[in-house]
Amino acid sequence: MRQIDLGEDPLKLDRQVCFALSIASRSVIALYRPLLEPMGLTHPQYLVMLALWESSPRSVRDLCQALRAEPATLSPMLKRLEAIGYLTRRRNRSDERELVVELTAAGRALRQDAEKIPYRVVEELGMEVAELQELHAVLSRVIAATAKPAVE
Amino acid sequence: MRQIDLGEDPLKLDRQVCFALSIASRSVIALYRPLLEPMGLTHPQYLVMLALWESSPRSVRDLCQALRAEPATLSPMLKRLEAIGYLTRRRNRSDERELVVELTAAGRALRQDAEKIPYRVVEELGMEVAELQELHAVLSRVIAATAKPAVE
DNA sequence: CACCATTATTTAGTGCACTAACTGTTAGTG
DNA sequence: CACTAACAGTTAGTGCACTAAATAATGGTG
Repeated sequence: MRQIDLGEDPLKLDRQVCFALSIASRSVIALYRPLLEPMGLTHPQYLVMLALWESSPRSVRDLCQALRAEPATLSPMLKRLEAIGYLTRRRNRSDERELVVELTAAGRALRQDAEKIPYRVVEELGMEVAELQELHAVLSRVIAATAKPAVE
Repeated sequence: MRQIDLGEDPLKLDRQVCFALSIASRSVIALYRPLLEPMGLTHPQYLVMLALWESSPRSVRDLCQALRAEPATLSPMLKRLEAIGYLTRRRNRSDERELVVELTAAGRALRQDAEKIPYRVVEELGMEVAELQELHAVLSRVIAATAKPAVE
């Protein structure tokens, strides 16, 4: 067991990485909101669309893995996306347990509008792309660390 | 207008900083869950407690600023924390608009239990403290960038 | 082939975040 | 002092995240 030194007052709000993570996540999502609103999408729905633009007929299970989301979260989201006409939901004939999600023409067409979004977000953030890439790398390590099954 | 180069396929899910931010935030909060559960706290409630341990009788408005939260979010949260006996809510006599939130003895006592939490989280993450500090610094820059009132 | 564990998805219930609208209090202005 | 704008919190409604339980289909195994 190595010794961890967190300095004095490890409960100080402003030092909490978890607090900074929450705020940063909410703040960045807030940047997307006005950009996504014209498409009728929320940020989580936008992530679903990104996953579908990469591979279109795919199962809920597959989407859950790609998005690291619970099926219980995706289930109602997919219904909303179906309701606004961006995708279809149907059972897999060869395995009726599986729900196959597929983009509609409208869903595919949306990609054109979406392509400008990353540039606009980076622009509004006003940070260097290199710094964002570094942030992404650190976040990936955090995600990998939390995904670990607590190896001794 | 400087040119932004996001490489090819800027819509690739795995490259999205916003996606990594969401997952990292949720994953880290998930680390706290089993540690907070014995105290009957959720992670957002834990942040409220951190804010109150720093300064105890304080207004909702003040808490909102410290936590970067909406009053509409804090209002029901504070009622829940009052219901489980960690704080009291009362109006300020000299300004009846203001709600004064104050820790109870139980709320103050909880701090002792909470003090081990940061160490356990860092331990479970298995990352260097230095790297976490660097992450905190980058996140702070992101937060500052999003807080900017879009200066020309 | 019946039984049973596994798998894929859905439903229900709690809590948080966001927006907009509402209530009540205070402070300024004519 | 009456009027009104600003301020502090609350309420209502939508959507997401998490847990646990339910439903339905599939794949062994005896």
